[in-house]
Amino acid sequence: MILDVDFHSGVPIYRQIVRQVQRLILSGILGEGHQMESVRDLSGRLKVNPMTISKAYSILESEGLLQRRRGIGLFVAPLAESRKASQSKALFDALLSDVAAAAVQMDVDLPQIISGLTEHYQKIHSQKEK
Amino acid sequence: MILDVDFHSGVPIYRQIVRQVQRLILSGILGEGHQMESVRDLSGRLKVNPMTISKAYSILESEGLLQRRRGIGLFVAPLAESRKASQSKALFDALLSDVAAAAVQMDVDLPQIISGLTEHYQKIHSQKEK
Amino acid sequence: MILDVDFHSGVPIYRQIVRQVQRLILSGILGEGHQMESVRDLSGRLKVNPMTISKAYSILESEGLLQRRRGIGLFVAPLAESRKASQSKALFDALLSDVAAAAVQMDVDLPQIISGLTEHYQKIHSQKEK
Amino acid sequence: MILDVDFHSGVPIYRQIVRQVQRLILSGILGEGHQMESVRDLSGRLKVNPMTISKAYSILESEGLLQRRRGIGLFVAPLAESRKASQSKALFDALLSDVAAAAVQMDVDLPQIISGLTEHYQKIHSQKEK
DNA sequence: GTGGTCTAGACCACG
DNA sequence: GTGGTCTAGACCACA
Repeated sequence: MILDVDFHSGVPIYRQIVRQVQRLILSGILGEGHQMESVRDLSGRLKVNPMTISKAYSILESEGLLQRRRGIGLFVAPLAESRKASQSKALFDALLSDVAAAAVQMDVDLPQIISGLTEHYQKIHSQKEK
Repeated sequence: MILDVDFHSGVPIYRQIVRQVQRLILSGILGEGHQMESVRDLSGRLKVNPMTISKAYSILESEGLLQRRRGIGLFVAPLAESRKASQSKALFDALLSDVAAAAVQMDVDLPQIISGLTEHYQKIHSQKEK
Repeated sequence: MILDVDFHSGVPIYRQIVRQVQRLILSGILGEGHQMESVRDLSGRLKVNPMTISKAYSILESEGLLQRRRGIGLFVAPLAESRKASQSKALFDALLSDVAAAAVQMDVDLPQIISGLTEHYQKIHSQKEK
Repeated sequence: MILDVDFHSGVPIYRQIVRQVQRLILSGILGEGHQMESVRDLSGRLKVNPMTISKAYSILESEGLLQRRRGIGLFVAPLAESRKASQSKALFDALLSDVAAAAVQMDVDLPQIISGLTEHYQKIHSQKEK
């Protein structure tokens, strides 16, 4: 599982993890029943305090995205397709709304946004292919 | 000066103000020499503590975007156009990069992003007109 | 860590702290990775409000001299030796320049300055030994 | 009368003026009975608010260094040589003490200070000659 | 009028 | 445990 953690971004680490796992689940990349990496393994791999991972997992569990099976581990919970789609859309929509607000406030017009966005998208997309 | 402050976003108020004023200055909407709203007025208008405004202004001053004229007030500092443009671009680019990364991670394709973005943009833009 | 705070000097307390910590770091007395005294401890020791300490630390952080490790504390940031030396020299040079300017304006000659300075230096130096 | 005002030093303008006039009087460069430049002239010359000059002059008057002759202007007050010398020394001593404290805190040794100081002194002294 | 500083104390976020 | 944020309000410095 690919997780990028930026220690210097100012965004709390546990929240970076929550957000990324949300995306991975809602987009179907992590499917129902997928077993999550253990707290200990993930914390070791990301060089992060185990409590931080644990907190992120707890939040995801309380959101119903993960399920704990005692003594075994954490698994991606079953999720109605409709709910998945709507949550996914809501999550992404919030981001788009932010960008739109910033653009209007900075007087950037729509073609400029689209052009810049396309550039970034293709760059990141091509990196992912590798 | 239009400033949107969301008390429940989790983002510190002073930081919301800093970010928005940065945008307004870097995009040229607030030009060199423009006198900023006084700490007292703005704090009254936004219903926040004067110190919160003061903190935001202090940060903007230490970034070189604002200049103090003692006993008179705070003003938008002169800023080389080139620097303004590059900072402005960098600020907005970071946002676009975020969206692109999220989109790739959630498997949203480019046409979808553009469509959603256009919708938000037009909505916010039309609100601004009013 | 020895910090002298003068409540009646007219110089803001947070600025006195900033200046002294700058000196301690730039002169290498506080080395890279050194953990700073906690806000609460220092505020208790100096008998000032925690926010005053926090403000000083924030400034030092924004100057890149300190680094935050969230939930753990503040630490002296790594700093290129060359940069350290040049900043250190600049800081002290400004002071010497002030004295020289005052001396010229008051018509004090060089031997007098050196004699007075030596006296003060030895007095303070010997106090430090104790 | 040569007065240097630095608008960006953070030191209050009126205090810069007070300090410099103190030095000029205590060092005898402005002798007893010398008529001070009028508030209006000085404020125009230094591009400073007249109230700022007025405040500086009031402080100097309350210190006994200046005397107001109603309807005529402000003049340098008569001053016992002994008092002049002691005040002058005290003023300069405070500066030297500051430098010494900084030097000890930054671990700069005495020969280094003297060498740096001599350099500055000669530079400023030679500029004055011109 | 302007902004700056400081206090006392509450509450939150992070690890 | 750590630092960050915010409040309410006092007082100061500056022009």
